[in-house]
Amino acid sequence: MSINVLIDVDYNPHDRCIYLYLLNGLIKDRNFKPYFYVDAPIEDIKKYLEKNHKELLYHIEKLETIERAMIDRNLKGRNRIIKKTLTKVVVKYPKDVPKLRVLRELGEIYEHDIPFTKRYLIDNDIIPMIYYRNIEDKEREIVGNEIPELKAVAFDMEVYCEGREPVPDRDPILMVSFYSQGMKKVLSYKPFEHEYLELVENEKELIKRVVKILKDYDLIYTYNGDNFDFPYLVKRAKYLGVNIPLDIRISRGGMHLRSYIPGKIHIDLYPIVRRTLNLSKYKLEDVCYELFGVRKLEVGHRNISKLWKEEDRNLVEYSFQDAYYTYLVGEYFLPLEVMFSRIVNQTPFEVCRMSSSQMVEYLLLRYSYRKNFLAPNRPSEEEYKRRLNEYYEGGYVKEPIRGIHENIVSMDFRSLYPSIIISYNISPDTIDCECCEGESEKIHGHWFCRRRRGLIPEVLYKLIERRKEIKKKLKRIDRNSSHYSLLDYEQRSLKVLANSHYGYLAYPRARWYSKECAEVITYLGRMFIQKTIEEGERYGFKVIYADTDGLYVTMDGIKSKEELLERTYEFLREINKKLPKNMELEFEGYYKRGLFVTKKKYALIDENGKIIIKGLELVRRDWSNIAKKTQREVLKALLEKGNIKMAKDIIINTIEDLRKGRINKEDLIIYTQITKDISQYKTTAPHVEVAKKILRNGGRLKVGDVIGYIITSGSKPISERAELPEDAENYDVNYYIDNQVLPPVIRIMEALGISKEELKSESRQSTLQDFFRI
DNA sequence: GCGGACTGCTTACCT
DNA sequence: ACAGGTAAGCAGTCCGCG
Repeated sequence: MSINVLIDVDYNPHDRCIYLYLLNGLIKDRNFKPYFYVDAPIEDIKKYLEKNHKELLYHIEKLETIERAMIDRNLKGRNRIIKKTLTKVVVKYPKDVPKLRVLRELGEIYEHDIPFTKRYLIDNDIIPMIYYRNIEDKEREIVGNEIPELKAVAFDMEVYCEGREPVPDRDPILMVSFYSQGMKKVLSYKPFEHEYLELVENEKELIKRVVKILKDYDLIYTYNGDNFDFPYLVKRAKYLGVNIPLDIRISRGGMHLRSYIPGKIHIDLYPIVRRTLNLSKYKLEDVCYELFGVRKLEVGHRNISKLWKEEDRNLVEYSFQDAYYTYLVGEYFLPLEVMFSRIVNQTPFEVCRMSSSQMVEYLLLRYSYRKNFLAPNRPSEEEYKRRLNEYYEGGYVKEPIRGIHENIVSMDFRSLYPSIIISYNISPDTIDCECCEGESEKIHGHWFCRRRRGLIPEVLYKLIERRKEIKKKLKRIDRNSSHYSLLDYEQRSLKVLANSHYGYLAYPRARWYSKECAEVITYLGRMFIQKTIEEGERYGFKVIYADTDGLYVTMDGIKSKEELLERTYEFLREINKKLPKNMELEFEGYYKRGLFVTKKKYALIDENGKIIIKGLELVRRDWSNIAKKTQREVLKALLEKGNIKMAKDIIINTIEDLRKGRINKEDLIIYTQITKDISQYKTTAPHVEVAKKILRNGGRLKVGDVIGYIITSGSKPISERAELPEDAENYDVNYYIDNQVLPPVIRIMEALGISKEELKSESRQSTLQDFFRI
């Protein structure tokens, strides 16, 4: 009995076949060949190639006439499913597909841009990252849902750099650290005093040793290894003339690099962290603090060379910690990525580098293949630009009743958009179908097929049903068991994927793009939330606020929390009776008090004193810490104690501290992301000016980097006074008082009906009770 | 020439 | 490099005033 796991798929160019890398072993599949479709008869293709591209004939394995279902749109905009006859062009090698795209001269070509290994996983029934019995058989059988026990290692490199960006043909690799279960190691060719240090002779030996260690592992975690560690290692090895006995493939994927090692899973945590966490900065230190609350040893790139020269053991410790924490972050994210890999049916290496829209697309490609549908082509650049200019209306947001409210209940629609898609069968292949015209109800100018379930509703239904099953199971089992956490990861990944489908439909680069579908979905969403608000008001609720799929309500004259909840549940029963199947309005939470400032900006406190904050400055990274801290404390005073005097005192004390210079530099930094190439900016803005300064001084800067700066004193525009924290020798007291600390707290106080002027005369002792007579 | 009102660009949040 | 809705800051321009 053999139990095994598929961890990677690669096309081996020497062997000219698919390699299925298993946890233990390798399967070669010589039978699967690359292919695509052409809308032209076999004979025409043959004639055309004979005449124009004789050399390409050799690359063709075979030509086959096949039928695929596709959507046919007539001049009146009605759609129907037709059986399209196409030629399947099967070629010898993956590289032949791009060459044979010349056949588009004869007719539309389809599915010509699906990478071969991905194609393999779409067409074949084998799931990565799951234990199989008899994996090599067609009758392979899944055994358990555990995360495969892979030999995992984290690695990190330190490189010499003198202020500027390190260059491979100048700056050497100094040390390389590893962490794995049972291995703590820092390689270097300088003798540091440290227990984990392994001394090697020189840099060449260091590189050889690194590769030798990496070869032993299935799973490699890095932090920015795609763009830095691996490319640098490879370039440096080349420069030094070291032969690396490991196939490290660096390729370009859009703006970024990818570092792939066949048969291994390289997980670069940096892109995952960027996608998943919302932080001010994304250094490993910041991630550690966010995830584990641990303050990791920080050195700063500019000091590495100094510590190296001084043979400071702290460099070894720092380097080791990089590997160690990379490993921990890796363990943290692995299960979720494994679940994505299984659901999307692509390798973990690929899935880790996919955006949610790409995952949706591969999921759809698989279903469409199974149903014998032809996948729509990706849009041309012109089509993409046309789509970019298409606008439509989104969710409904109700203007909140500003101020403090007590006894608040929130309710929301469980997965509003997915449930609308399923309930109304909204899909590019069901919209405005010929077969149901006049029969199927017209919604916002469109109707949807009643005879056949659409691709997207079908995929969503499967995802949601699977998630329901899991949630049912979760209720029955012990929260602390490993089984529980596995299922929890699975249901989380299912939720992410289900929620990405609506956005995908409106994404201009999507194959299954349909602005019309997206438009109907939001239309129905607006209808449901507005109807719910109306019904709620009719029922006796005061609707404080609503946004897209949820609402906050109170009820005047209510005596207790229990009474409110009772009324809420009764309301929910009534509403849910009227809603379509698959749709449900749910109780979300009870809050003893809440402060609503504007649309998208409010704060709530529950019975346990837990404070929830949405949209306010204090949850935004582009406000200084001092401004955020002050707002948080003011809010706390108001929500917990209802004490306005206390709030005023906090503000006055902060201003005093700012005037007296009693503020940490850290607390003055404002973080702003660079979202495009510096030359693309049309206006002068503080973060852009600082970015220009960094570039002028030979610094490295990428799109997506977050810049921190402090506003220094002077009378010129703010942009000209923004300095990097390390360069800032003073700060503009008045700017921090008038433009940072005060506006956020004033907005809160004004929501309570306290004017700026009143705030300034802080003498009167007062509480919220005075204002609202609670 | 001055200062407030307004606009466009930009960011980061909410759902 | 999934969507639209939203608040808000900064820089620059407009506009009325006199």
